[in-house]
Amino acid sequence: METRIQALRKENKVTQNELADAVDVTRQTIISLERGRYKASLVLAHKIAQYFGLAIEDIFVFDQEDENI
Amino acid sequence: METRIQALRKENKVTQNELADAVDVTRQTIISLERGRYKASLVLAHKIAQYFGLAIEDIFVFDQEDENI
DNA sequence: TTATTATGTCAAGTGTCTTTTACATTTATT
DNA sequence: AATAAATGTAAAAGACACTTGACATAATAA
Repeated sequence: METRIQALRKENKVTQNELADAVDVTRQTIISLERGRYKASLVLAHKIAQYFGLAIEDIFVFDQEDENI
Repeated sequence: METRIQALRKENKVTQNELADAVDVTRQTIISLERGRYKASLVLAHKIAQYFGLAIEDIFVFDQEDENI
């Protein structure tokens, strides 16, 4: 799974701290998502999507390797 | 968070086993999601949405209580 | 009524998401 | 060049998603 979080953040000139605060997680969580260390929970994905005014699928791009949970 | 999984399953006359097999989890997982014991992971939510030909937000309905992760 | 199918509970175990804390590096500003 | 802001790493701990296995009940069919 790929995410467009970092790209969207830069397009909108938002820092990791600002996004983290907005969706109520720590900055570490944002870093980990952007660096692909792990995948967001459903609720967090929803909050991030809401923050950017997009649908979850517009930000989190699923690929073949997501056959595994 | 509420889910429309059970409703969609019945509309489409799909059993828990069939859905579980289709999205590659155990039946217990489907039961737990339907009964609200826990929330799906992002990838599982995506697979279920794909299975029903809908967007994640059409199946998983987020509410105020989802302020917490 | 008996057998089968579908749905449900419970509990223990594994792995992953998220937090916290502390520190390092890069980029921008002055 | 020095300071601050933004981004990064690492590791431990807690919470939650998912599995497995065993068994119980409800609904449907033979």
